Amino acid sequence: MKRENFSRKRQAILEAIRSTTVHPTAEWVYQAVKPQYPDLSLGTVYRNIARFKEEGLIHAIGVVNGQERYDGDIRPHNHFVCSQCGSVMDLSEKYLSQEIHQLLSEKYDMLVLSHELIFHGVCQKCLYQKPVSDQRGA
Amino acid sequence: MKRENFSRKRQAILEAIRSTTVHPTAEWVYQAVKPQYPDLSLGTVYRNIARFKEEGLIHAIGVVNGQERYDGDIRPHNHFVCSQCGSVMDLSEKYLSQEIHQLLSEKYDMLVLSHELIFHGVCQKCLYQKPVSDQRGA
DNA sequence: ATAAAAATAAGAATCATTCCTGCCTGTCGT
DNA sequence: ACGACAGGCAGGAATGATTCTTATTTTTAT
Repeated sequence: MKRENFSRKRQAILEAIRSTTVHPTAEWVYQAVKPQYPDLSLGTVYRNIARFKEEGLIHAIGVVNGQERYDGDIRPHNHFVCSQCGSVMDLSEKYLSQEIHQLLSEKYDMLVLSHELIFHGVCQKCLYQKPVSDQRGA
Repeated sequence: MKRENFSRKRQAILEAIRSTTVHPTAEWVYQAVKPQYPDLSLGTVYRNIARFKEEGLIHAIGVVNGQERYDGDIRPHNHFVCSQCGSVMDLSEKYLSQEIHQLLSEKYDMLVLSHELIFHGVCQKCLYQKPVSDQRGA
């Protein structure tokens, strides 16, 4: 084979992101890979994440509490974000097919390439942790 | 009447956000209100935006190029974000009804309160500004 | 093995946002 | 009108995530 194109650290960073469903922050990835490579630098994490994004190997989900969240699962799916604890959860339900992109592109004469659907609310854990009056009553 | 509850500057900030469809940043609002109130402080803009958000008078759309974007139109609607110039555009199409929140809440035993649907791509302006090979061919 | 190219560590720099402090304004009771 | 008070504000410092810079180390090709 011609070349690896992946340094050890880069590979470890990608695998760390792929190995979890927590939709990690850069800091999380840094802490996750650090034990294996104690001289890892946070800059390296950011730099490689940027590359992975460009190459389409990972997706950026959005900013939660000031920190960008990433997802190693690039299959189309939607997300739920807990407004209380900031956890991000995958939702398997398919609500919109990719065909919409083409339809919108034509209707507005522009180029629609992707979409993201994010639900907000309070996750199961937060809901039961501190019983709140009649939140669910509504 | 008891009290205004709205200082002049606060009112001006809210009106600035409501008066436009550009989905402004805090800085944009600051620049927009400054001419009328030259001693306006950026901190005041941020403080009032935070209050408006809490009170539900405006919505935060998300972070584009590192800056949060706000929307004075709180009626449910979706958005398109140009990956090239960062402009945000309203889409009137209704793809998901609010009923989904209840369905998801029950299915996952959590509290789903809202959702946001954002399309990404290249806006009309950017598309024609610099003719790009066969982007639309796909 | 060696030289060129790519990747990295470390820390400085950037930049949006938040926090802090003292000042100012309008309000209310007297 | 007067004094006391609460809320709102300017200005600047502080914060914190992300990006940039530079010298060094690792990888790759020869």
